[in-house]
Amino acid sequence: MTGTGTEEKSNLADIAYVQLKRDITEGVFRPGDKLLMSALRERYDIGAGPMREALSRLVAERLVTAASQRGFRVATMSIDELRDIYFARAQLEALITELAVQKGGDSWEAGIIAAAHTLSRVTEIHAPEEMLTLWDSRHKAFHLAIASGCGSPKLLELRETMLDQAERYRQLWLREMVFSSEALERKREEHRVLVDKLLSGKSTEARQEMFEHMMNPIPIITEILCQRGIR
Amino acid sequence: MTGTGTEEKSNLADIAYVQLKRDITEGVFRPGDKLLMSALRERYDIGAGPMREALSRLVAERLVTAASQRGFRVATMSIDELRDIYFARAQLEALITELAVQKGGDSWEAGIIAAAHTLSRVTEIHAPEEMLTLWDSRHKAFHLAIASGCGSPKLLELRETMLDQAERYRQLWLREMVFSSEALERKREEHRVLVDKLLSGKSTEARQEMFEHMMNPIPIITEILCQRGIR
DNA sequence: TTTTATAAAAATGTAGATATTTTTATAAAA
DNA sequence: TTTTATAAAAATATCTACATTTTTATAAAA
Repeated sequence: MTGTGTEEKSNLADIAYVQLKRDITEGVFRPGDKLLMSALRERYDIGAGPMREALSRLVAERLVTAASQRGFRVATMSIDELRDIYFARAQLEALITELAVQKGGDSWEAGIIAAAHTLSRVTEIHAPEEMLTLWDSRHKAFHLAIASGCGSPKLLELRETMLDQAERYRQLWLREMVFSSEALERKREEHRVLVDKLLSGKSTEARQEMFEHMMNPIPIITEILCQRGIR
Repeated sequence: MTGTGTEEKSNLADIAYVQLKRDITEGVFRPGDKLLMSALRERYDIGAGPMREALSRLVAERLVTAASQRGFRVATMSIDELRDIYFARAQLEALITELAVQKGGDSWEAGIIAAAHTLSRVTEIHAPEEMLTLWDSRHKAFHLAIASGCGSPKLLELRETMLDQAERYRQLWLREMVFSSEALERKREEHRVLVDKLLSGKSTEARQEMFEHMMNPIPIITEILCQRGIR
């Protein structure tokens, strides 16, 4: 065997699951779209069995809805759902942050500082789309560095499921954000303040700061949704 | 059409999902057991396709683990996982409780008082097994009445997933609890205190009370797991 | 023992059969 | 004409049976 030892064999259902999930969050399939079996089978070059497996998993993750004998649809989006997802996510992230600060630890702090630095180095030297993906992945890494200090795998798992559910809304926000220097600068400042609170050890304040940071995108996303006629 | 209007047709995968989930939480299939395709197909009288669908959903819910080309197993149990699940669940339930108290509302309060009363009326007049199921369902209803006041469907959804994951551990605790008059009385008292805090409107205190209430079962369950040689 | 070869068991996938829903066409009633 | 109801046709979802691939168990050879 070559490679790293983390070789994970995967079956067709796994592959289709990953691809369809990406296609949904990237908007190839739009909210409410019917996910026609024949179309999916053609697109992912796969039989109906594995395809249904992939769909079932996405139903469990709330990205797809199923109606028995009537097939599958991309889960719809709405402003109500945006608010609920972002609120729940902010509460959860704030809780996790408070726990992480209380637990502290040198390597946790070091991880945050490193991630914050890496993030701050993403500037306009990159091509637009490249810049977007890079900022996004480093921003995610930054927040994960903070959350990972909470010490509870299950809480991190819950956090991950909320992240998945927020992803389609987040992508809308991301494009507004990354292509506006002022917005980027504002975020940079927010992150500075956040890191200060985290390292100060004041867990309650850090919690509050994180909550607000997580709620900030809601108005911008609401705006975009309205423009697209989603209510 | 007859019936209530909530007629939900379901396909074979749905049926197998519900039955297998029950069989796992009730211990028909034990932690770590191989879930042999041929055995499952025979038991639920179903083809491999729908069976795999049901299994996939349970994998997403963490009750089953999958290894590609090597089939499925019942997720193992451990004291570490017990601690993590109960901690995460307690934190989440405490958070939800705090929000519910802040949001308040007359019908929310009324719902709690009603549920508490109904629960307190489950006494030894029932046959043992009947008593167990009755107390369990009313206890769940009581806690749901509290949580439902938080106003966030997504937080309630997260709560539900944690409940599912805790269920196998909870069942162990339930038998110890329900068949001991002292333990039952202690719980009754805990609930009284909890309701007091909830209705007093002191959200921070209510939160703390709920956290402790949720953490209480851990030592008892740890004991039982040790007796069964699970570490 | 360790390795290699072989056979049995099991998981996974496809194709086609079956059942259900949706659409379309047609006719009756308003 | 417009609406409503009905029936046939098409599209679609679902399921099973069988074929293929992979893993595991067993035994022979080094």
